[in-house]
Amino acid sequence: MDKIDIKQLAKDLNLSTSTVSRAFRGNSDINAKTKERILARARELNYQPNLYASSLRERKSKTIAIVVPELANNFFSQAIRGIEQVAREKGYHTLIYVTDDEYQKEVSFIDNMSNGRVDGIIMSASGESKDHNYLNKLKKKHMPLVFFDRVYDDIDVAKVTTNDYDSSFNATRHLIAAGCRRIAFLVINKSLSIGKMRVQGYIDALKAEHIPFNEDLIIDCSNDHRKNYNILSKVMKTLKPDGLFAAVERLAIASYYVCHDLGIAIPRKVKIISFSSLEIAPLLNPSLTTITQPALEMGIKAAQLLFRSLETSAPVHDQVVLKSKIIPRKSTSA
Amino acid sequence: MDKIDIKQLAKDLNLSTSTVSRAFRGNSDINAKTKERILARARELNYQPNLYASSLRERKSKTIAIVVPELANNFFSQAIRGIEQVAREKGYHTLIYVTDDEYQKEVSFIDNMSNGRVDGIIMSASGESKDHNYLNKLKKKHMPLVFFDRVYDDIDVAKVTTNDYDSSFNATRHLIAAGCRRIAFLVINKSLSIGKMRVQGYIDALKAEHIPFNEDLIIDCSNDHRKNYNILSKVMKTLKPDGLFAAVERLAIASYYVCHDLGIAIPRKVKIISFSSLEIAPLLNPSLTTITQPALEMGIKAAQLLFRSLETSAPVHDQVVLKSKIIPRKSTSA
DNA sequence: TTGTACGCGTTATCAA
DNA sequence: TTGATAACGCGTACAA
Repeated sequence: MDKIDIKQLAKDLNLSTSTVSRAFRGNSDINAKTKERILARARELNYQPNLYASSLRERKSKTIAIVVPELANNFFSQAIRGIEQVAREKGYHTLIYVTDDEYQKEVSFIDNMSNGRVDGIIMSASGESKDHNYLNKLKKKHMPLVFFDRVYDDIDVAKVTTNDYDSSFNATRHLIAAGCRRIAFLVINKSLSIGKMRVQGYIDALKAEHIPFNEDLIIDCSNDHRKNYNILSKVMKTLKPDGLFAAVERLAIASYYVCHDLGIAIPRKVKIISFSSLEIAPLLNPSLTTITQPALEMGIKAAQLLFRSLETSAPVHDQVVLKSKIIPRKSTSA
Repeated sequence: MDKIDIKQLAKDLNLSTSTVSRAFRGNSDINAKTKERILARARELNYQPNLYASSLRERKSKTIAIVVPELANNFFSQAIRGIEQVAREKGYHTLIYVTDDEYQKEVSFIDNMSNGRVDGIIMSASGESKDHNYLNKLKKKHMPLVFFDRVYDDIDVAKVTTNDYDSSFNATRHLIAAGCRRIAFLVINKSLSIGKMRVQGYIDALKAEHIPFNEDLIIDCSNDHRKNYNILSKVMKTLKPDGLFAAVERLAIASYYVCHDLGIAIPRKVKIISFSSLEIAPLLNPSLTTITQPALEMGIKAAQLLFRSLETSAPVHDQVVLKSKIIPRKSTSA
């Protein structure tokens, strides 16, 4: 009763393996009754076609990869949910890869996918915009790739992003309207596409509001909480900004810790706004004003693009831009 | 330059496929220089052995499944990190499945894994303790399974849990010491093993402290935020507890929302403690007292048990119990 | 140390 | 409608 394969099942039923196989494939002609009989017996014996044999034979895995920088983050977990939803409908499985924001892991994951493990990849980038040769290999192998949120500009594939420039512009004006004049912009990777857009929106909003732009107020942070804590402590003590604009959720969190510890009152002394999908933003002390991205929709859209490529066997190059929403809360109240 | 297989590579090198194959397998005898030559050329041509062919041939996938109820949760994302860490060391890949706390999805995932897709499964259960026949099938197929945190008592496999009873007992005493006399216990699934343990710790602590136990104060909640919000609103208005003990993080979050909206001051009017791995518990308003589980270690331990089973080809039945830690914060200050 | 040949479990093609 | 057979790409006896 151990491992049962198609041959044993066929013998048990006095049928050929081809007939049995047909019972499991939707299309081929097969007598409805024999099909019933086969499937019934298969259930009894707990038979399922071996995935690896099928994939080998059909030259596809019915599996897609999702590559994200981190998991413990509402934005990504919602996006993943959206992707999985679509994949499930299409009968595909999903493989999740977490890079922990390490570029090297991203490279290694992608390299390990070219062996046919997956039929396509949906990714939010982790790295610096450096050497993307590992991604070009994918194209050679006709492995479709779709980016969402964090993209590499120099890679010509389908991308799903949000209107980062506009959001950033509006968020900056929101701070200014709340009375801020000395706004620090906290960013992790200025050079990554998403960082660039967000910085530019900030700079242009300052200009539009006739507030002089000060290069020193663009604060380069890291992915390490400890380092960020130190960087931001110094910023608060020496630069004394009256507004903080976090390009990434974790920088808002770090700012909260610093302000709590230094006894800097939010929003009285400093106002904070952040790109964030944090569900419990309303419960923070004080509640955090966020620019929230439509994470679920982004995931769904990205998956749809990937499947269009998979189904047409043709590359897809759509650039989809969805809209984020600013949700004002106490951290920026005047 | 499209898809390249072992034959083409072999021809290119004037070698046989077996020799090429050997270059990629650790063990077999092969001349060091030819191996070098093969690997070098493989890199050039971007060749990688086809996963499905290998798996079919070797009858294993070098992949394990991780099944969790949810992703947007620090506990699970840390546990996953632990599991992946171990898996990576062993050269295994991980497949993450999210059930959204739906028992049916769990069943369907597991059923879909028996086809050789994975070599083993690490799971935190989603369901009610009902029909576990789908799990018994795994045993028949010699597919090892390890539970962590949320387990089914009636399934005899390796399990990694925390000292839930003790933690619950101590947490209840913590509330009592802070002055609570009317403590509501919020739970999602009383019948699931983990719920039972936590409830019992609560009940026994009341007894030990000579506080009468009131059945009505055990509040059965759901996985739906909206429903929980309504349930808890009613609880706060009618039962007027002075302490809330949340068996699960999301119930603490829901409680916060309710108290904020009803203007019930925490901790003055009601004190709250919760099982939770929330990283930003200190930033909540007020900061949340938590019972925090060693999520990463649990993941690592679970993975180690699974690999022991995989490596020895024998079932493993260890019951590992790790310790949680109570971290007092403002939500329970006297 | 290398090569030959078979089989892993499926499915598609073709013939019956 | 069903059955026989070849092939998917690889790894390993076995022979050389």
